[in-house]
Amino acid sequence: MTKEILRTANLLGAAVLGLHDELKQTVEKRSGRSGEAPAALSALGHQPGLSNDALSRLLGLTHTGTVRLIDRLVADGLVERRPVARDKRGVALYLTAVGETVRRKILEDREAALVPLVSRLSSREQETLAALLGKLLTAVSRDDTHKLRICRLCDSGVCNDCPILVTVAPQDPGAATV
Amino acid sequence: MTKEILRTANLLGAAVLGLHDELKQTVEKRSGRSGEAPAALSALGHQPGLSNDALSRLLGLTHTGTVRLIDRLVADGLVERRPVARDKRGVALYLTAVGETVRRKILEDREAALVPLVSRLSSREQETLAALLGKLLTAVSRDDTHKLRICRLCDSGVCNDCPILVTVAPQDPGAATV
DNA sequence: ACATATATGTGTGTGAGTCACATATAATTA
DNA sequence: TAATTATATGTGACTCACACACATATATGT
Repeated sequence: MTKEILRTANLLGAAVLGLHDELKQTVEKRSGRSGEAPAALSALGHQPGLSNDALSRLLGLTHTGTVRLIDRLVADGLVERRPVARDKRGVALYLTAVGETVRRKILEDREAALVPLVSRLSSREQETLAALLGKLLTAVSRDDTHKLRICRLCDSGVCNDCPILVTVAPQDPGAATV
Repeated sequence: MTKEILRTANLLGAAVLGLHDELKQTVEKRSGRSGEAPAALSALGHQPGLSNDALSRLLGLTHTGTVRLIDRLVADGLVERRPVARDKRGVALYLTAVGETVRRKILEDREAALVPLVSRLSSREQETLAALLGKLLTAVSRDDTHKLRICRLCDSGVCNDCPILVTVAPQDPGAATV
């Protein structure tokens, strides 16, 4: 019995690793950057106007690391820093038009890597898989920030009934000035 | 219908990302190294005597990158380079006693991160999950090297009936001299 | 008004990996 | 057998994506 759990755990780990390899390669290739850059683009499309600080928590980077990451994305012309109305220290991060395009392609590529795998299963199996994944996601997810973190590369247009993100914390809407 | 596939694909991507985050943190913490170092230790435990070149293909690194990786692991006292009998160019890589211990702990920690998640499911669900994961693994895996790559962090003791690794290519046994 | 917390950013360093290149040995072919 | 080519490993110099320690500006609370 326990032996069987170990085997399933191993299969889960292998699937996670194998799939992650593919997805990582896909999104890094499309964004032209590695590390958390693709996730930053995705998250900023998801929640425009995010602060540097909030983004750092979402990506699991240090504050400094996030500043440098945004430096690179700004240099690439994908992200824009805008001042915030109410707090002169604050910076609100937005995708540029190019950044938005790149983000869409990242998500599309990612989807294009995942869909064929799911499509191999019967619709009955797909249903079962979705239910099981929902349970696994519930099991791994912790606080709200962590939930946003897990969903950082999801396509917001599709995830309207996400099993873990019941409420997406609204992020300072209308923060930008210039 | 297609909409439902997209949702499932998104859930799969989120689960992969969320779980990978956890597993990555776990194995890197235990090995004291990031990147492919934990995988290298695991793979060398799996297939002792692996050549530098074969390991590079398995890890998906350049040859040079693998040389540097092994440099670090040798410096840490975890891996040993041994000459090969038949080919004076060759190097056979082996875990030291300490390396073997670290490898075991890496695999145990990884298992300890995965098992609680699987255990939340009923045994019926676990069975279903294992079957679905098997199909996903079959779908993603390509050639033999890629299969070994996907399994690079698996526990060989558990995976005796792995759905993708029907035959593990034997790696030059008895290669070492000194 | 002043101490403290928050938000961003800079200087410097490191780990992990890459590319271009060098060297030694093995295998193949003239 | 000698010359050529392929294989296996390794070095030097570099890049990328971060981290740590610290500096600065603005808000907030007492």
